[in-house]
Amino acid sequence: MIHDREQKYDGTVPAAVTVDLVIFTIRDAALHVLLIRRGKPPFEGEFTLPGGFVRVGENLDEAALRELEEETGVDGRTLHLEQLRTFGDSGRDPRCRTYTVAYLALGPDLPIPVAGTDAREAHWVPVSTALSPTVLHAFDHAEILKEGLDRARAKLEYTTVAAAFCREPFTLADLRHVYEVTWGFPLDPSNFRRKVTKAVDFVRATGEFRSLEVGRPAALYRRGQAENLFPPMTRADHNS
Amino acid sequence: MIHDREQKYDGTVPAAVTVDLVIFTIRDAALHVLLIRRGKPPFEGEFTLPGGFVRVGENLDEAALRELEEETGVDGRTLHLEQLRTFGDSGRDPRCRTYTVAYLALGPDLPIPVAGTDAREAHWVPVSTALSPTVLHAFDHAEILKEGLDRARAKLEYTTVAAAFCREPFTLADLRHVYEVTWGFPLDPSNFRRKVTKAVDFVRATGEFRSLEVGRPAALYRRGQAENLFPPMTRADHNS
DNA sequence: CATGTTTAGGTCATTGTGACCATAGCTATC
DNA sequence: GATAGCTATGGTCACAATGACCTAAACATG
Repeated sequence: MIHDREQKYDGTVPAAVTVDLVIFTIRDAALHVLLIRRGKPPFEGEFTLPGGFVRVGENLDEAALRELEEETGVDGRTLHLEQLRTFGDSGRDPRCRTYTVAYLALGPDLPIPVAGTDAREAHWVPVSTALSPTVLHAFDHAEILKEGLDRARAKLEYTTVAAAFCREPFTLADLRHVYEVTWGFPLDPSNFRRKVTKAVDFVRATGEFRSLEVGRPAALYRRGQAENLFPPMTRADHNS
Repeated sequence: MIHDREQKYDGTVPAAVTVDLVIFTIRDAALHVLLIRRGKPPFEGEFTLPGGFVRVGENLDEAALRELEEETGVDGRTLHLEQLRTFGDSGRDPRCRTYTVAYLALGPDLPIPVAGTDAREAHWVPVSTALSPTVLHAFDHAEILKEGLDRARAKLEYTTVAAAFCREPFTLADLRHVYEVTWGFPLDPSNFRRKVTKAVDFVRATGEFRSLEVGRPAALYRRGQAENLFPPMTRADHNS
């Protein structure tokens, strides 16, 4: 099938391909990322992004889904999953040329990750902690995490992925918290409500309500069909 | 360096990695994409996206730049180049598992591609032609092209990449033509001018003018420093 | 029943937008 | 040299969207 290329395999070496995942969720009013911590020497205590090799006969998306389910024990089809970028600097691994296809996954407060074997444990780590230069050592994982965070923040503006963080049914306050926690600054509840409900098919009212311990009951919503958000949610004044 | 993964190379096969480029430019008031046509049998006359294998010790971006320069004879550093997505379906190539990292390149009306050898020729093909199902046969190249087009169209909205299509210095009409040709519908010249000049550092006036054969001379501009466009250019009413 | 808390919804001045219109400044032609 | 034709530039105006507020509704608690 590679029929009209001059190059064949000359000049290339076999390469190994992995997928790495940046899995975000919201816990305790903070954005968290799933990291894998090695429990035994060598490299005890070091964190990496979850990931692994793509297997024979497996698509990239399938590999990402499999890793996602292995690490979180959750059905990946209920999450938002998209490709971030492929990192392939020569020199990432001395033994073999390796590429990693980075994925971004967004989901509602996920179950505690499956109990780790004694060799590796999955942990939800606050993103602010994970970004600290002392936490992520491996490869270019810090860079991947930063890019995933930038992508997630940007996509909240002009797409409806924010709803992927919310378990259905959800309140508008739940949805607003997604924006506030991801962007790091508060939004006006009233103006937020106006934008979300006026946007075309971002959310759909269920007609039901949720009574928390305090305050007026909140109307419950489900995700709409729209993928793009128009008009977009702006964060221009707080752009960093 | 792959130190905290359970999997080693078990269950994986060596893979070959290529880069493929979607190179857009504007010629004769239409969006064109660079395609490679095979001049000799077998597969004579078939078109593919330009691309090739990543070489030893070469970054992905470097490989994309090299292919870009090989096919167009242009200094790739003057173009906008960004990664699109990695395509890696098993079964793309029966001989060996192959992945292709697709890149999107945007540039001003580029020189006629380098004269092809008798085996392969580079051609500027109108995108409307290239999207026709009879043109692109190889692999998933039609899908890659479509995704590149979608990405380019979307990025015109909220980034300043449109200016990458314009050779400096350019007029606001030049810039507007980029939007019109890429999006496929006309924009009001007056409102376009207002948005572009009010946006923060999208373009900078040079103080000079260009006299075409007809009409009032147009002020000349250069690209500003801004990467994101605020407020964004909207195309909501024409969304397809 | 008063108070606190959260949701729901309204007001209003300001800004951005889309659809126009008018003028400026050039070339080509009569 | 006047005029027509053309494009660039700038302005108007009604309307929509936005941000900063404010008020009321609907619950729980003491």
